[in-house]
Amino acid sequence: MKKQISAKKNAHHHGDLRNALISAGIELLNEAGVEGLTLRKCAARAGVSHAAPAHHFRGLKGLITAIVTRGYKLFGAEMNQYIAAAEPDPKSRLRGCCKGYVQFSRSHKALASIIFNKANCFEDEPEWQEAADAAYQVLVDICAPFKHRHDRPELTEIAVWTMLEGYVNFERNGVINDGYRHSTQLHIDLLIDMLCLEVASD
Amino acid sequence: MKKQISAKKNAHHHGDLRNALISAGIELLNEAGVEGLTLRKCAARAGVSHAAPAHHFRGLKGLITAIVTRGYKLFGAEMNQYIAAAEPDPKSRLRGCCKGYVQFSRSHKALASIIFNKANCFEDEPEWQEAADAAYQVLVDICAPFKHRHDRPELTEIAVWTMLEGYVNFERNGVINDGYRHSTQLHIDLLIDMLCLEVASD
DNA sequence: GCTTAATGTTGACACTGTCAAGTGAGCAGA
DNA sequence: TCTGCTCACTTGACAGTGTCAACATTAAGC
Repeated sequence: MKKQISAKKNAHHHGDLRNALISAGIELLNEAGVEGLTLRKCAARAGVSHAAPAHHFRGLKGLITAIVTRGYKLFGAEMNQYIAAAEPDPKSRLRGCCKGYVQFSRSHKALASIIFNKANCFEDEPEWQEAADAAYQVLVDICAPFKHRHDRPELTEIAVWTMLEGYVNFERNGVINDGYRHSTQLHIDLLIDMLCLEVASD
Repeated sequence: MKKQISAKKNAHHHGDLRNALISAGIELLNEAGVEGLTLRKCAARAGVSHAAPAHHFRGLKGLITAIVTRGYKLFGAEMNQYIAAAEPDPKSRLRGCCKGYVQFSRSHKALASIIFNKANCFEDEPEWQEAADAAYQVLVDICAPFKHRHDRPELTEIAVWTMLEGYVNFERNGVINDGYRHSTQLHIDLLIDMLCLEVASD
């Protein structure tokens, strides 16, 4: 009765359960939003029992940390892709970066909504820290060529970052392009342009 | 055995359970964050059984809708208070409004984190819609006196609103004033100033 | 005073994350 | 080859959660 298990190939060793669980989690996020992300559902989708994930992650928070880590990599990749497709001048590259940021938020709604919430993650995971830093560095680099009348150069990064974050938040929650009354064809470019950034002459 | 209930005054009728549940919910949010907000805990704190809230709200989502509704009123009041305390010129009033926005986010962390998420609420609740509109109107009015080199005047509101939302989001998640490296004494004023708003001459 | 609706209670259900204990597969060493 | 051991996974349990149906009590309308 129990010996039939030997017929099945990998009854006990999945092979790459960790990655399978992360992928299952991202699928669930895409399909059912944050509410649909559950340890047990991830396990079921990966074809293992409900307690199997505990051997690979520190509970649900650990799984989310891993999901967000992969999310940061997708996020950085999306921005870099749009930057690469842009004209080589600094302003076009900045526009491309913003486009990638917004595009990522649109195509990964639920993932984008949890990615910046530190409280969801174990901050002591080095891989998470690394991925977050890498994604942020994309923005730092893209803002580096610009100056502003302010004397504090880092304000440019923060202003752009802040505007992007607010923009995608409102878009996700239907405030912009849905509930907002004037907003026919509102693009993030217009908002970024309001910062009056100028390329620093070297 | 059962007749002892008559000794107690209001065994079955709380009197104002609906408001008591909302207050309990806000307390829980302040004490334990979003994770700590639970229908059963609210009921327990209000001194009723776990299923009592169902007679006043459409489930947890309904309770959150009511909490957010009260949150919007606090939010608008906080902005108006700072506006009233500011100098009467448009720029000072705008700075006051932003200060109120940030201050609300700081003193009601968890509440502020859910207030703009439409998905948490029943959008068909008229009281919710009304409170949200009123809070938004504060910002519209405060931005009205300004012009910008852009031809679309509503962009000013969106830019300010967007920046504020991104700013408090990052602050809440520890990106600004905690994780961010350069940010000694970063104020929202500096970011708003980058928008180069000017008072329209009438 | 009777009826009826409003308001709370009780108990159950499915679902969640987490823990403890058990089981099987593969591997290291003799 | 056999023995023991560790890792990966399963099973079963537990306390919480939201929600529902059935019931009890109070308040209100007539």
